Amino acid sequence: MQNNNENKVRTRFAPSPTGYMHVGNLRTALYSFLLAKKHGGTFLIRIEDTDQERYVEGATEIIYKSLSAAGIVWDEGPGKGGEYGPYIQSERKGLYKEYAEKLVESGGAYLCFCGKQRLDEVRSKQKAAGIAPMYDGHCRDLSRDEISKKTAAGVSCVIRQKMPRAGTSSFIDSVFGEISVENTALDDQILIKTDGMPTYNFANVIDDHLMAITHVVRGNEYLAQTPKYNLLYDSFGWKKPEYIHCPMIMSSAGKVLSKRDGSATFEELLEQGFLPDAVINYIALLGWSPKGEREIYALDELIGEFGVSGISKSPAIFDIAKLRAINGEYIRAMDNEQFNRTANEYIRKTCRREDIDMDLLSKMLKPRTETFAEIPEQVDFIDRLPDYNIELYTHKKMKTNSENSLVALQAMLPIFEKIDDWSFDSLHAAIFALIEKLSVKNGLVLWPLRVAVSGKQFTPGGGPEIAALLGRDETISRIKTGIDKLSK
RNA sequence: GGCCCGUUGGUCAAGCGGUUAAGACUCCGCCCUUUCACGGCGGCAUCACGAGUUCGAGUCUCGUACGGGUCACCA
Repeated sequence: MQNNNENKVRTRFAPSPTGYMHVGNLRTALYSFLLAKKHGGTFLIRIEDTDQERYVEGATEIIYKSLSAAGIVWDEGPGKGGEYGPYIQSERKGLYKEYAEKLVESGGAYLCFCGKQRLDEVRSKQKAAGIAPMYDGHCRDLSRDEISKKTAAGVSCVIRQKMPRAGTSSFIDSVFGEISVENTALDDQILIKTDGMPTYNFANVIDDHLMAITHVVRGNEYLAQTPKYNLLYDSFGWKKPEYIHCPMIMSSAGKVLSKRDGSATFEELLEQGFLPDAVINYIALLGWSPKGEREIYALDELIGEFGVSGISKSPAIFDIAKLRAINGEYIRAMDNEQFNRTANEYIRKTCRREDIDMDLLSKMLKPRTETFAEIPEQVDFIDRLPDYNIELYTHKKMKTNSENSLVALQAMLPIFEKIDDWSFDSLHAAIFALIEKLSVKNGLVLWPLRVAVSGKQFTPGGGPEIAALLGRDETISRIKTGIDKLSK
């Protein structure tokens, strides 16, 4: 009989709770998720919190919230359960030491009693000599007697991995190809710390194995470390996972994108008015490219398209301009009701008038919005006419200036005063009738109108729309203000 | 510094030995139009450098330069 579990793809996202969701991490989570789902496999979350000094309040919640907002659902993980739990490393504490001890017995690791002071000395000597700082193997070959003596004396110790002293280790990464390193370059890294907690390097391997992870998706910074992990797998006689290392995401300065860059975290991006789906869509494309020319993909479409072969090797620069463009596409694709609902919240930040036709305003705003955050500025002229300069009336292309603008405003004032049905349609009709009567170019009337009613050069929609939005009294009052300003 | 990795326009990128070297964003021009935007059309701009392999190299090999990563009782 065939065991289906044997071939089932299992991936994980293993963040440490830092207190924010970096876009690089989000992308790693995304790729990991996509890979699992692409193959009908399982995606799980494991929290790597072995460093007790770095505990951040509420940090795990941020991870869950971000992932959920992004639409990335995990099949197993904290709070969700699964047969491979617990999924928080601090809750698995006891388990790692056992494995480390097994390794000590089999000769793959050893107890080290060196104190911080000695280690520092060794390191600085090595540095001074210009060689790579590494553990010097002081405790590597202690006799049983020496070990029991120290243990009896209560000298605290760590467990270190015993690296081979010759040969090379290599493996095939699914993105980067063959990677090999000299074993002599491998440090006898610490597996279990003095406090009994495992280091990341150890816990990560143990858990990946215990949780039956088949594909490890992670950042490129682990590429050169992977041979060390593989040596661990070998010492235990475990099957190694497939490795998929992703290129890093850089800031525009060409440095690795860090929290200091602003908009480097998912939360910040959402605060700036970006849609979660658009962010996911954009970061999916940062370092991976689909087969065709399409670039707008919903998450479930991404699952279908995703493939490890499309992941690139070179680092990518995070380009907020491109994100904005994609976000704009998502906004334009929203249905009106949904757009209105979200837009209202932002409109209300600077426009509090209750008698505004919100549907009309939303309709005007939708094709002009790249991020919701820019809406408040677009509608800030509605509540109160800005104190504008009459130079705005001069527009080269429209062939307007202060003089002919004054004439236009004076001509439209009585017409507006006579309009009973104050709607866009009748306003539009009235204005175009005037244009025809004066037999001038459209802009000669429309431009002064826009400036008079908005006090701005760029507005969402033209004069008639704005007039309809503002209502009769406000519009007429603003036209009079314009006439005053121009008459001086 | 040792080791590992990378390098196609300003940015994301396609490309798998023979292409006029796709496409998208940005920028510019034109059209549409009531400004801006949307939409449409068009344009600027790229194989880091040097050798080698080959009839032929962005594609393969080596070197150089530049960039990044990594060398913790952090993850």
